[in-house]
Amino acid sequence: MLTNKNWNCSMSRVLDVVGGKWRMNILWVINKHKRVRFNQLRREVEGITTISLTRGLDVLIENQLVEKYDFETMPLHTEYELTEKGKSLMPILKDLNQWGKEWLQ
Amino acid sequence: MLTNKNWNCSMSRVLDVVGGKWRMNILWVINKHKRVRFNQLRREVEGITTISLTRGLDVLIENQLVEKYDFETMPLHTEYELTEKGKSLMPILKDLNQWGKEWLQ
DNA sequence: CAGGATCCTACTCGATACTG
DNA sequence: CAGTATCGAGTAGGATCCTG
Repeated sequence: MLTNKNWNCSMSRVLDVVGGKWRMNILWVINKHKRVRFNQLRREVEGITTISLTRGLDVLIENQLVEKYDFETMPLHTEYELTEKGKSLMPILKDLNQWGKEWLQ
Repeated sequence: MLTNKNWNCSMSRVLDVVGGKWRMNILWVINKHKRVRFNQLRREVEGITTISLTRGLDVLIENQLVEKYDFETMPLHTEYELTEKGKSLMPILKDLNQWGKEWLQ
């Protein structure tokens, strides 16, 4: 998405990872549940489609903010959970959210 | 850009305002200088073009994170400065930047 | 000096339909 | 249940040239 090499702060990379339309919200909902399944996630991230959820999860997993657990059962069963890296971002997201409430209508 | 109405947290709106490719960086550099002129800003936000800088500033001014001061002299002279709203976001940006340094290569 | 005007590309996001 | 495949639209961002 962004990728700005010669930059003294690492904000671009942060936005590469969590700057998408849904990604912070996905993290938010996963965190609320600790562990959550795909369709439950889709229901709680309001307005998201399966494909956007899949793509958001892919980026978050690639960057190791989220871990996926597959159960080899039928019907399929998967669960998503925050990694330590993902959890470490939550306080900041909380602050950001709080800032939005205070300063944006 | 985003705009997600039925959402219990206001993160979408936050990203509407500061989620662009350059906007956080622009805030960052303005904050460093307190007050800064257009071309100096362009030099210090590495890689940005005039049009991207203009567009980024427009959004930030619209949302009152940045204030613009025009001097009616020739040659033209403008200065940009953070508002209280803009300043209030800086600690969070700092945290986000710090998080990026710790967790993203 | 501080932008505006134009034109263009690339990528994100979405709708719909289908599958192991 | 948990996705994939395909196609299409909208928009952020960029290149280049021009101006009060």
